[in-house]
Amino acid sequence: MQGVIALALSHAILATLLDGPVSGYALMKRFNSAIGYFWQASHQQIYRELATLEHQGQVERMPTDGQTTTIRYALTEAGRSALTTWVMQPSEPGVMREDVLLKVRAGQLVPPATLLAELRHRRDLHAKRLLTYQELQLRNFSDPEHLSYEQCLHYLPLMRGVLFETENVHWCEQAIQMLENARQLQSGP
Amino acid sequence: MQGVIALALSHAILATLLDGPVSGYALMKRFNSAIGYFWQASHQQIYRELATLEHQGQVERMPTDGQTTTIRYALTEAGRSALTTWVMQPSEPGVMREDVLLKVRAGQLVPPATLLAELRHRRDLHAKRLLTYQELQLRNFSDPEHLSYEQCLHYLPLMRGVLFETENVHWCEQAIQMLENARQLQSGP
DNA sequence: AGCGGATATGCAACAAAGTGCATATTTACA
DNA sequence: TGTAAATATGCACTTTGTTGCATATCCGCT
Repeated sequence: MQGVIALALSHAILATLLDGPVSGYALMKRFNSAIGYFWQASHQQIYRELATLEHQGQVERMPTDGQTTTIRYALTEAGRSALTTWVMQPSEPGVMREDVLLKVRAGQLVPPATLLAELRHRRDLHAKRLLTYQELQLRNFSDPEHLSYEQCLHYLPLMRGVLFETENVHWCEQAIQMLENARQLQSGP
Repeated sequence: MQGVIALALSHAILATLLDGPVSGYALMKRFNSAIGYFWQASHQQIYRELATLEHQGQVERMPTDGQTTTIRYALTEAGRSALTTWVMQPSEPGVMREDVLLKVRAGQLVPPATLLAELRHRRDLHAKRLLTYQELQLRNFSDPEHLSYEQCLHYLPLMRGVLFETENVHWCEQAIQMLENARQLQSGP
């Protein structure tokens, strides 16, 4: 959005490393499950980015245990300060880029049944994601009324994910109903 | 997300051309205002994409009026059918990629006041966007209870935008309150 | 001992998206 | 009549993301 400091995957990686050293693989797992509600990346991207970050001195390899071949990366002071700089920087919100909205907008091109099938498919998918996030929420934050400041920092992004998927399900249901309704009124009597 | 047919900007352009021929500049304007709630693109991206689409025979230049230098593009049959194919194709939802969520997660690095300032800034921004969308909604759909099928196709994506920004405002407010609360409890006695 | 699946890492090529720079015309208005 | 803002178009470069490929280890099961 703005020209100064953008990037993002690198920041997502650095931020995740705040919780302690991890391997590229573990990072990938987290990105595609735990924090997948606001960031995703393939393992290839992550390994490439880790290599770049290491080259820039923002992360470093931990001494291996001798046992495994797993490479664990840790934040360096430079990485920590780069991340801090980025967090301080005010920034603009991005856009949602949901192709289903585009499909609905171009929906005149396909039979209503096709569009409705897609919407039902989406609804189920979002419902499934919602369930996953809600389980995470329950498991990790059993008492959301009494969280410390630091706990809030972890709770709030997850909460955003829950809200987002709740909305998605809700919108899909509304869309299905409106379209079915309008179709019946037009084709009907 | 999936390997078959992805792309997206091209489809957003083709879909917009369904409403009639437009210039690249007008397309840019629409992307960054009217339908900005689900897609955005810079003029450079749009001109490049239009050139590609023209090369592929999916759009064509309209005869100029002789008066202006403005180039207006129209959908061709090939473009229409390419778009149809894409709309038919089932697809997976993407991820939200909100950097403010990342910033909150890494919020331990900055003073609470900084984080709270950013959240208030975001709240105001989202409130402003919300207002824009709501005005669009009022102006274009005065009676949302009685829309034709085709009108629904335009109404529903806008409605998604309204819901999204409503959520954003709501989440920001909750976040501000939770963080302020937790901070007071911890710093106080 | 062999097999399959999860863990773990990485390169190379390519496609898509974003940023910076450059420029010409038109329109309103002071 | 100058000038500033909006309209209008585009190239070149850089960064990000995707896809296909290649490999090696570890763990549990049979």
